[in-house]
Order: sequence, then C-alpha cells, then structure tokens
Amino acid sequence: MVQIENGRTRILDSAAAVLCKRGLAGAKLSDIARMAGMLAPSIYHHFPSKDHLVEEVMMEGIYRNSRHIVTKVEVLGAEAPPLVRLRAAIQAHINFLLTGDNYSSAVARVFDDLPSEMKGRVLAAYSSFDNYWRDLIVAAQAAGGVNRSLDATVVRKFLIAMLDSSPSWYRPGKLGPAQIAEQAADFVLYGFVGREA
Amino acid sequence: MVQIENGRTRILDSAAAVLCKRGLAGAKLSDIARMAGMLAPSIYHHFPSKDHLVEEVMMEGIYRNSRHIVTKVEVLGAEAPPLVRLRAAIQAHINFLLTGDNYSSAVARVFDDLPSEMKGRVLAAYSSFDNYWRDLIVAAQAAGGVNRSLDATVVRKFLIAMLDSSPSWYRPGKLGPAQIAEQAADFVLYGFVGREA
DNA sequence: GTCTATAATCAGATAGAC
DNA sequence: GTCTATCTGATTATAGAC
Repeated sequence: MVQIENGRTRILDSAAAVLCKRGLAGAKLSDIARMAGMLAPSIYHHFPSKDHLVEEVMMEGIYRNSRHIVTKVEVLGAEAPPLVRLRAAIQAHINFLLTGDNYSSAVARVFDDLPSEMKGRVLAAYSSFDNYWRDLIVAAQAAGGVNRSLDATVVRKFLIAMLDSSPSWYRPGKLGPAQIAEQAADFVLYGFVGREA
Repeated sequence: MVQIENGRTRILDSAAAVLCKRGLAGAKLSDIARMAGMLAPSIYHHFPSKDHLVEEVMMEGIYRNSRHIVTKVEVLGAEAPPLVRLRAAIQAHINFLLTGDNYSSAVARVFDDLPSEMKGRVLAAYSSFDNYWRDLIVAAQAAGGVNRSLDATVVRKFLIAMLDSSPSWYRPGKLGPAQIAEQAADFVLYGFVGREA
C-alpha cells in the first residue's frame, strides 16, 4: 500500500528543491508552498518559521548524504585499501548530488548563507560527516602510496568544494552522473596529469 | 602626491568587502555605506541601484582576476610548457583570492545568487577568462603527458570550484597563501596520490 | 489542515534640505 | 556630495474563519 506523503513532508521536499534552485534568500515561502500544493500561511501549521524549516532541510541533507556515502564505503569492508574506500566515497558523493537528492544539494548551495547561529548548529551536525572524510584521507596517508606533502585538511576542503560544485554546473548531456563521478575520482586521486606521465 | 580615493571608489571597495563576507542578500546598502563612511542614501549619488553597484563589483572582480592571472602566466612566454603555464595560473588564482582581493572573492561568493539577467551579462564578461582556462587545459592535453580520459570541461569546472572555495575556509595559520597555492597546484596536477605511487 | 485577510518588518529607493 | 525624512514593495509572520 502506497503511503501518500503528508503535508509536512511535502513542504520539506519543496523547500529542498526551491533552496537548491534559488538559494536561501531566493527561496520564498510562497514558492515552497505552491510547489507543495498549498499557500504560504499553511506552512506555519507545520513549522514555526522559515528558519526552522530551512534548518530541518539542512539536517536532513547532511543525514542523507552521510548515510549514503557511509553505506557505499562500508560495503567494501574495513580491510579494503584506503584508496579504494576514498574512491567509493567520491563517486557516491557525486552520484548522490547529481541523481537528484535535493536535500544534499541544498546544503551545498546555501550553507554559506545561513544565519550564524544556525550555521553553528548545522556545522556541528556536519562534523561527523566531515570527520568521516578526514578519516578516509588520513587512513590513505597512513597506508602510504600517496603524496604526503599534501595537508589533509587542505585536501579535504578542496575535495568537498569540488564535489559540491557539481550540481551548479551539471546538465544532462553526453556525460552522465556515473561518468562525472568516475572523472572526479580519477582527477582527485591522480590529478590532471594522471598515472602515466 | 597621494590621491585620496573618492566616494565612488570607497563604495565599490566596501561593496566588494561586504559581498564576500555576507553574500548577496546579506549585503545591505547600509552596511556598505557605513564601511565607506557615509549613509545608505548617499550611495545613490554614485550608483542608480544596488544591482548596478553589484554588477560593477562583479565586472571589476573578473577584470582584476583575469588580468592578474594572465600577467603571471604570460610572463613565462608562450613557449613555456603548458603544464608550467597551468601551474602558474593555479597558483596566481589562489594567491590573488587569499591575499585579499575582495572583488575577485566577491565574484566567487555571490555569482550563483545573481538575478538571472545580470548573471547573463556577468557570465558573458567571464567568458574570456573562462576560455583562457580552457585554452590552458586544452593546450596541456594537446601537448601530451596528461590523462586524456579526463573531459576538459569537467576538469575546468572542478578546478575553478576548488580554487574559488578557498576564501570561504582559509584562515591565516600555519599554511599561508603561497603554501596553499602550491598545494593546490600539486593536487590539481598530480592528485592525492601524487607522482610517486 | 488549509484558507482569507492583515499585520509587522525590513531593505531598497526617492525627495529635497543643506 | 551627504544628509534627514519618507515612501514603496516584497516577504515573513499572525489572526481567525472554515
């Protein structure tokens, strides 16, 4: 039996979609409501304010993205080579963003614009995800076979910024999400020059 | 004789600073005016609207960034190996962003949020800069010694997103702009694995 | 749970004095 | 060229009917 999504969920879905399309300031409650099949004041029956709604989208986006990536990595097992696990994480991240998870794309799009108090809470929720990436990178460095002169934090920041940019420029075309994901992994691991110099 | 900057220039400088700190919607005319030592309505003596002011910051940012990078690359000469030229461009871009050019950082920060008509004009102005990067990448691919399976457009998008993210997370610390710039170049060219695998 | 008003707020923009 | 005072418009949010 198909469970029809309730009003609250429809609002969250709409908010995620509008946030990643228009940004934080551009996401008007009237747009979110219309996409959810209602009018703006109805939102207040489900959420106390726009900020609360946005924050819930952020938290959900972090949770979904994190769960997706961890699942794809951990299926490989802890004994899998660190670079194989890192590659899986990169591909999972791109695939998730480009295959239409509006929640995770919304986080990538509006995080920088969040009001500072909310940003603090969202960042705290983000930290375990961030640590997961850090661990993947540090494990690879510890295992050897990588460029140890690169700073793990710098690598992580560059890597995530790069991956998170993909929804802003990706358009369905000759390269699909899976191909972009593979290119991302090759680029991150071996660079523009590649394995055979 | 020192030329004191005039009101118009002070406003542009303030706007660039506030835009990269607060984003487009967060950049209030009253904040911009205050930093320029005046009150909000005074801005209208110099600019017809906030949009016109923002657009001028964007155009100036693109011009400055582009001029800086082209200068640093062309000093090497057209005969310099393409990878050397690409490395110089990467380092110049990071150095320029992190050494405090608010105009170029403002472009990186607010471009996605610009109203669509303005975005079109800014994108047109950006295209010659974008083409310059594309040419650097394509020249390197044509010269050989790089991973040809990577799509030039995908590489360019990832590369610029990565570099443009740096102002959002960089804080003066153990690694300075020059070190980050070098790490960026190594990472882009040889990847996380690096030259000696 | 959604609607029709309507209030409250805030930021961009204008008028006109100085 | 900058100010004070004010207007306008857009958007969040509330009140209360259905």
